[in-house]
Amino acid sequence: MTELLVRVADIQRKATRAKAVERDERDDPFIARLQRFADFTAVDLNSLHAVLECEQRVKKRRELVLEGDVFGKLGFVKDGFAVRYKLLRNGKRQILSFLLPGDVVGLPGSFLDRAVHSVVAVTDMTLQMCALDALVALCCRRPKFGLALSWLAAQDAALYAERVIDIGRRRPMERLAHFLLETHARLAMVRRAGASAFELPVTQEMISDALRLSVPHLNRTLAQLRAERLIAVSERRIEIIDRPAMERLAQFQPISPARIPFSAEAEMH
Amino acid sequence: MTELLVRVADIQRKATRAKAVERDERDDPFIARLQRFADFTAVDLNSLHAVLECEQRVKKRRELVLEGDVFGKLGFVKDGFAVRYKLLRNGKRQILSFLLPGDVVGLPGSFLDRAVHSVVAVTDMTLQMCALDALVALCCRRPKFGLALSWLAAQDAALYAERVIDIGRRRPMERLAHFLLETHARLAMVRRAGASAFELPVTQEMISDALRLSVPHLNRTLAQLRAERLIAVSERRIEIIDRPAMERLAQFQPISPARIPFSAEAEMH
DNA sequence: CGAAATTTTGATCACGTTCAACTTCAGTGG
DNA sequence: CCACTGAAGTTGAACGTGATCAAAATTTCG
Repeated sequence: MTELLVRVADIQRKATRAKAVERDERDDPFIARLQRFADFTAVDLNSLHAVLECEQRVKKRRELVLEGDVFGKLGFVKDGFAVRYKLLRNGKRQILSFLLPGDVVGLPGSFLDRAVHSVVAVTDMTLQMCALDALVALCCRRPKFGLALSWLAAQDAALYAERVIDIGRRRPMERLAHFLLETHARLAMVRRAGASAFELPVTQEMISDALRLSVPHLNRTLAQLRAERLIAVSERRIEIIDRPAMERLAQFQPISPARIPFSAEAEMH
Repeated sequence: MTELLVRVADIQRKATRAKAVERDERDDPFIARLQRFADFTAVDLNSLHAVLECEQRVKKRRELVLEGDVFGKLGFVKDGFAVRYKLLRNGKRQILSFLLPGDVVGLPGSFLDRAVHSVVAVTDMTLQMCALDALVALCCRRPKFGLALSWLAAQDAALYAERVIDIGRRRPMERLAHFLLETHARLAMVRRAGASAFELPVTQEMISDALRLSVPHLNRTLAQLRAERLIAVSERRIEIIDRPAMERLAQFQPISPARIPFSAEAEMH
C-alpha cells in the first residue's frame, strides 16, 4: 500500500519538473550535500535523475556489498543506516564507517578492482541505485558532477582520517564524544537531526566495533558521559546536553567542505 | 646550477611534444598513477602540464601545510617523502599517512574549508604545484581529469580505511607487516621500489606514530620480524624476504584501482 | 509470551605503554 | 683527527588501561 502511494508520488513528480526539484532540495539528503559545495541548477539535477535507475528498498540486515564483489554500481542512501566493515581472519570485525542518508554505497569500492569492504544495512533503507558507467557518462557531459564526486570522496577520506585519530590517539571518553558529535553534524547536514539530539539506531556492539572498544568498556564510557551530564540517552536517541564541554573534551572541529572554485568561464561551460 | 639544468630540460620538453610525453610516462610518478585507471593521450597530458605552475623544491623538515591553513593549491609529489599528521592537545601526534611520489599534497585539505591536517617534508622533495581553481577549470574542459581526481581521492580513502583496520584490529606484528607491504606496493606502483626491497627514509618514531605503537614496542616488533626472517633491515632499506609469510601474517590484499568505465560515446567527448 | 539479542555490572588478566638507561651513529667544531 | 653533541635505535622493568570472561538484568522482536 505504501508502495502504491510512492508510485503515485513518483508520477506526480515527473509531471511537474519545477516542483520535483523543489521537493528534492528539501527532502533528498544527497542533493542537500551536493548543494553545500556547488550550485546545481534544475537542469543539472534532472540530468542526475536520469542516471538514477530506481529507488530500491532494502531490509534491515541485508548485505549490500560483500568484500570481493565487483560492484559496478553506486547507491545513494536516501533513508536508513548502514555500516561499512571488514571481517578479519580472527573473527574480529572493524566497522569503518556508518553510512547515513546522503552517503554513497560503493565509494570507494566501485572505484577499485573489487570491493575491499562489506556493507550491511542496519535499518530498513531506501537507496537510489545508479550504474557506474552511466554516472561516468554523466560526468563527461556535465563535468561539475565529476568534481562533485571528488569532493564527496575527499569528505569520506577526511572522515576516515578522523577515525584514525580517534582510535589512535584519543582516550575512550574523548573518542566516544567525538564520534557522537561527528555523527550529529553529519545527520544535521542532511536535516536528519535536531539542534542537539538525534536518533542513532545502532547497537553498542556496533559502536564499540567502530571505536575499537570492548562492549563493556563502551558501555561504561557511555555511562560516564551520562553521569557527567554531557549527554542523555533514551532508547536509541542521543541528546547532547553540554555541547561546549563535549567539543572541548573531544577536540571536535567540524569537517565542512569548501565550495568548488569554478572560474567564471568554467561555470559557463 | 641544478636549477638551470632543469630549465633547459623544460625547454627541450616543450620543443618535442612526443618525447615529452614519453619522458613523463617513464619518469613522472603521478602520470604513472593516472595511467593505471585511464588512458591519457599526449593532448591530455599537455593540458595537465599547462596547469602545473612550477616545480618546487622543498627542504627536509619544511612544513608544507599547517592545520587550519586555507590551502588553495595542490602539490603533486615528484620525489621525496612527507607525512600528513595531526597534533592533539596532549602533545601526541597521529601520523595519518606517508606521502610518496605520485601522491597529492592538499587532498583532502584543499577540498575542505580549511586544512584539517598538517603536512611536513621528511626528506628533501620536489613538488609540482597547481592552483586549485586552475585544476577545476581543467576538469571542466576535460572531464576525464575530474573523474581521475575522484579515483585518486577514493584510493586515499581506501588507504585511510586500511589504517583504521590496522590500528583497530591487527596485532602489532600484523600491523607492521601490513604497513611494510602496503608501502612497498605503493612505491612499486610508481617505480620507486625493487621487486622485494625499498628505501624507507623515515625514523621508527614516525612509523610508531603512524601505527599507534610506542617506539620501544615498534622496535621490538621490528626485531621480531627480522628474527623470524620475514624481512631484513639495513640502514633505512627494507627487504621483504618471505613475502608469502608476510602476506599471510598481515592478511594483505593490494588495493588496485579499477579502470574508469568510459562508455564508447563518452570517450569521444 | 517466550527466546534471543542487547545492555549492564563485576573480577581478573594481558598487552602494550611508560619510564629509564644505555648504545650506536652522524654531524660539527675544536 | 678526535671529542663532543644530539638524534635515533635498542633493551629492561614496572605499571596501568582496557580486554576478556562471566553472569545478571533488561529490552526487543518473532
